[in-house]
Amino acid sequence: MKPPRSSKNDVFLRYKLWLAAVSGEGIVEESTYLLLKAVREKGSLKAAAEHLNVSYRKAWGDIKNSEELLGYELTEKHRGGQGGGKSELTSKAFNLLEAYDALHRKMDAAIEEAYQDFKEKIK
Amino acid sequence: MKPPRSSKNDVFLRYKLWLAAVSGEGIVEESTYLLLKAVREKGSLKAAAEHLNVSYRKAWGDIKNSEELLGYELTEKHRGGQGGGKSELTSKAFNLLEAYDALHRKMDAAIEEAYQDFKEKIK
DNA sequence: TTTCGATAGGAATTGCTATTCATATCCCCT
DNA sequence: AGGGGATATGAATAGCAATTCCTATCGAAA
Repeated sequence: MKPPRSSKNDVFLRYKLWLAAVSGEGIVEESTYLLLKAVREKGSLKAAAEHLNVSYRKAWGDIKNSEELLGYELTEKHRGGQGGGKSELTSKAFNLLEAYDALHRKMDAAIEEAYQDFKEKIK
Repeated sequence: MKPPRSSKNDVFLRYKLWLAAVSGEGIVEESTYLLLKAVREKGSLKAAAEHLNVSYRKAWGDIKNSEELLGYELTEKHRGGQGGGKSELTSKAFNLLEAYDALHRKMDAAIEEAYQDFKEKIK
């Protein structure tokens, strides 16, 4: 076997968290959470998509998909006007992000807690 | 907007956990953990792959990839012989699965804990 | 009232990932 | 000694998801 392409020491635990239906179908993917955060910061879907380095087409489709599955809007869309348009989060989207962040912190803590033991066990 | 294709009530939090390098490159993907568990149960990579409904080619490649990145073997491979051959987990792979399962349980607990609050906030 | 830039969304294309295909090797058991 | 079934691996193909391309629409500001 060839020498390892990575050192045992710089190993990390990563995860993705998403909201799903019983069927397993993703309702709000992790990438969509990130997108919503970027919209909150940037004020437009276009800027958010660019920030995350994904195509506008995909970003737009992802949010639309989540909205349809949830049954409510995550963004208030404005076409035309100053700057050409903008997108803002709805209060429900704010709630979603708040809940997501809270859970995210808990999971980060669980990983933090397990990390040393994990590294020990796999080396 | 059309009526939602899913009820707010049957919504679940799902996640994937994996071991990664600084670069973000996956070292042991979640699917590989599952594969290793299946090998442990089934005694062969072929049976494990079939059990998980993935091609033998991919299963084989995934394990090889993880082994190369880790720098050690996760399976003891045996060609020929009774039954044509078999694969068994190495003790390091057992450790890996043990560590993975422990962390997995912690993350499940974090989700369990946050679940009601989450559902409340997103409805 | 014309312009500018973002939202909206269909259609074609690209690009990656997994499957499929093909072939070789190994070795216990009969 | 030979058969059978799993491991091993390259090469081609299929399947899918994201990007690219295009064309419309909207409305504040100049």
